[in-house]
Amino acid sequence: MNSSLETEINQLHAEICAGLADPNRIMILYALADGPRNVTEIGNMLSMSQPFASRHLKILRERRMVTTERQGTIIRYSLSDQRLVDALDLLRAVLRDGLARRAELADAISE
Amino acid sequence: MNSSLETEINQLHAEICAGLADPNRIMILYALADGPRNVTEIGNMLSMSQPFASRHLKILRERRMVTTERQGTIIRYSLSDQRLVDALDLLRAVLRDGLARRAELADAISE
DNA sequence: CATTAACATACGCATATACAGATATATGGA
DNA sequence: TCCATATATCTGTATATGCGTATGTTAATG
Repeated sequence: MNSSLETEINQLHAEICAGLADPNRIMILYALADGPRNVTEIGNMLSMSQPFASRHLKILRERRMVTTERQGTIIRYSLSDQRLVDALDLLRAVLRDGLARRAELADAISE
Repeated sequence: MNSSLETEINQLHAEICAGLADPNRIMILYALADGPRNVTEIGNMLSMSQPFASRHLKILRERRMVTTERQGTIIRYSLSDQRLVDALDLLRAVLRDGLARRAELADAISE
């Protein structure tokens, strides 16, 4: 593969990962996994202010991780790809197993 | 689930994602997917200075995404969990399909 | 114990990100 | 046209990140 092209792809790849790299956006993506929501709904569900939710949705939109559809006065946000949540689940499993292993070690010390 | 506990888990989850959110670290993780490597090898493989590679490995180490084993004077770095690369592959597929879809739209305009 | 190879860290700077709070824009209806 | 609702953006500030270069640390070897 062309090296500068590969560099560019790695950059885009990293930008998607950066889209995931915030607890608020993780919560938003999981919320959207249940179905489309508008900004106000997301804010209420997750106890975020409307501008706060909107800013984080903008970041996801810029990376095309969510898509929007206007319906009159509201804008419905949807996950652009279910695999984004699959990837989050995978990483959460990695986290869980890592923590579980550390817990085992901690238990072993106590004995 | 306890809400503050969930908050903490989301924070750790986001930190793992942040570990992925850099092109250099993505390249390092893919390099380690082929097997353990030491810092100098990684630097040479990826045309990075030694301190540069070391700093990025430190970030991965702090998040326990790589593990280390000292063998005399060298330190072998390994992927701590193959699923980290699986998640990267998943996200790369999302990226690829998104770009492909945009390319189709661009072609449609040209016709 | 001096030297060398392999790694890690510190420093200084530029840039990027996150955030709260205030404000602007757009749509539908009275 | 004026208002209300839904959404987006701006502004200022604090913090974090990325990077090159210089310097420290550890461990094997002669």
